[in-house]
Amino acid sequence: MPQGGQGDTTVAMTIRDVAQAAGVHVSTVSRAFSASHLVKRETLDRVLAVAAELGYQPNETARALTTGRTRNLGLIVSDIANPFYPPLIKAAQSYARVRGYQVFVADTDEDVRTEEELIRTLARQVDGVVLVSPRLANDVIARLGGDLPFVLVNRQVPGLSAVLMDVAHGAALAVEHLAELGHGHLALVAGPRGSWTSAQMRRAAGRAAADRGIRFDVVGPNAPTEHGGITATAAVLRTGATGVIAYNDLVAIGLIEGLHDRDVRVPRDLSVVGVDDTVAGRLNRPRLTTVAMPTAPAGRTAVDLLIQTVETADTRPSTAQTTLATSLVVRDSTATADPSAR
Amino acid sequence: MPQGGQGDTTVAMTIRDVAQAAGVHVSTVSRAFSASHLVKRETLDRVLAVAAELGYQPNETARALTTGRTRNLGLIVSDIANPFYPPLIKAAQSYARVRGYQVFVADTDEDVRTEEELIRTLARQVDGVVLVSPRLANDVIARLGGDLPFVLVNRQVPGLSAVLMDVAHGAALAVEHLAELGHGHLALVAGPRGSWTSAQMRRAAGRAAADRGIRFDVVGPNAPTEHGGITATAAVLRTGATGVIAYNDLVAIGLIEGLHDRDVRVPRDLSVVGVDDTVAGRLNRPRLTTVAMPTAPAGRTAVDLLIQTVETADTRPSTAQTTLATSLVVRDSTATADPSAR
DNA sequence: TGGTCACCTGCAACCGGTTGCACGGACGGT
DNA sequence: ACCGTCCGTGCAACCGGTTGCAGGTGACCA
Repeated sequence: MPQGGQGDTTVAMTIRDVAQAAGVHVSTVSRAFSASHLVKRETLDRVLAVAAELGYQPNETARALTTGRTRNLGLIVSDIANPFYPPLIKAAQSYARVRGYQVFVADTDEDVRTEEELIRTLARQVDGVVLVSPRLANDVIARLGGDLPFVLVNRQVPGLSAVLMDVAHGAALAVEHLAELGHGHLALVAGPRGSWTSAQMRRAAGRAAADRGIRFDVVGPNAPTEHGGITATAAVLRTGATGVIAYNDLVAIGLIEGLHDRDVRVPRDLSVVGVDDTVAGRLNRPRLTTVAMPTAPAGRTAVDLLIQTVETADTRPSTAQTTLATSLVVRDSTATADPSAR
Repeated sequence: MPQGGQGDTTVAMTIRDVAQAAGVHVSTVSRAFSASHLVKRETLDRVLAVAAELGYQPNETARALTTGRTRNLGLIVSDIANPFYPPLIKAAQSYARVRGYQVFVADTDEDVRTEEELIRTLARQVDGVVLVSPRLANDVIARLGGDLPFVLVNRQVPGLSAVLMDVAHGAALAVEHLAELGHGHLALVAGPRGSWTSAQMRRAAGRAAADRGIRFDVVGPNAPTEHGGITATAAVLRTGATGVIAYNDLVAIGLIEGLHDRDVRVPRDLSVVGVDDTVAGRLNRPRLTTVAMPTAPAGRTAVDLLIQTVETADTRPSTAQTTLATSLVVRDSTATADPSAR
């Protein structure tokens, strides 16, 4: 049975097939696809028509070999299943596609060695990499960044581009919110060691508390998971704080669960603020008051920055920094400091 | 300042650099990396040593051009941010990496046209594609599958490999569970049109209910989201059912929210069973009784099957089918049928 | 001593595009 | 009529590997 429809790429067409069919040299076909302004209008139309009829599609691999650009990007996160990431991944991926790039998503499993290995592996097949909240040391990142365009998200390393979310401001908003509710003693449930975000939160929240003469304790470091929140419960209670800011929604949820098991009610006995504004926080009962992080815009912006860096083949890595705004979403996990308590 | 460490790939080494440094022909270096059994032990050691010293890494793109195999896979899902997918993506990605493959993750945004376009785009740069719960029509999938190895997840198309989750059994378990709780009238909140999973559930639950002489209604189709659950609320109440099985956890959660707004309490007034066992269901209050889906194993298995198909270059697409078991996780959203009600 | 064979390695074509360079013709200016 | 320019196209080298084929060497056997 003969192959029916035109455009059916059952057997791959090459540039030479098109050239022959259109009666031009291969270089003309090549130009028609990658530098069409160099081809006379009339020739261009004919070549494209023939190509379409033959179902020709340029071979990306061959193209990548000569140009040295793969039109692939890497996106490295610590844990795909952490609800903070999917919106970012989704936005990054879909925006990249609009710009004609594909993205490899990779997961470090919260492991620093895996992170480095992943970067090295990916380095050979992508034009650039977005690193979200990397845990590697500054100098390691900087060194790897010498070989390949990087854009960091939620991490600052001198000389590298970054997209930052204004967690400092978010943390300050959280403190302000709790202060207005009358809480005179706050605690921060910190994130994992090496987390830039956690360090930012700590500094900003500490300062905001100090400005108001509010006592401020830090508990941690903790794993950035529900379990991390549960295990921090005892230490949180020991501080005596009545208002708590957690590293992220998951930790906040774990903490609330831990508190629940000890018959400490949220928000009646204790107010808890999360960070990230994930689905998890919206679904939790009580619905979580949280600092909303612009994850989707961050994914989009990071890819935008990366493509820009890649396409302007400046040897010097562009070192643009973008900071995206955060905001506070007040829901049901915070309330006025328990008047009957003290 | 001279470049320090050996192994630093500041300037890319090629196979010819290695050949020259090791005093052998390029083909020998090539064999050392891709068919080492063809090279004398002594020569092999020397070549590898020189390569290591020079920091040589084979260029995947060049390799792909001649071999025709990219060692890249595609993974297409309808919505990365749907909590059903991240565990599957994570497992697929990490397993692929173990096998020496990278994976492109792409998101169709629940749109059929995007789905097809995505497959066509990806087709040119991957060795095979995993399609999770595709919404395309059978014949379209079959046709596209002629050009490229496919593995389907939660979808059956004659002649294509698939990894299925036993939702039929899961749905039956849910019915059984509700029946044992004394519910005599059940409703299914169906998923989106074209969903294989939804069709399976409907059939299996309907049969299980019939077997027990239980009345069974279907509401839908609905969007597979929280919002879909909310909008289905009125219709669910209209059926008069006291036990409900929702298409997935998100729909279940939305439904519970919708019921809550109408002062119908779960599980006191109505029992709800979700499907998927996502984080969302675990975090929801009441904690969701749900059918656990083996998402991570499915991701791993699909990739395994796909790689197997790809590496045994059988022209005929292997047509293996694997069905993974599901189970019921009983939590707090189901209870005995309200005795005071009727 | 000659022949067979297995094992290594080199040679060169090839994968499917891209791109610097050269060439021919059309056009405009003097 | 002559020259300089610009435009469009062809030519061929090249990107970095892979692989079929051939030749050389040494071992083993008769």
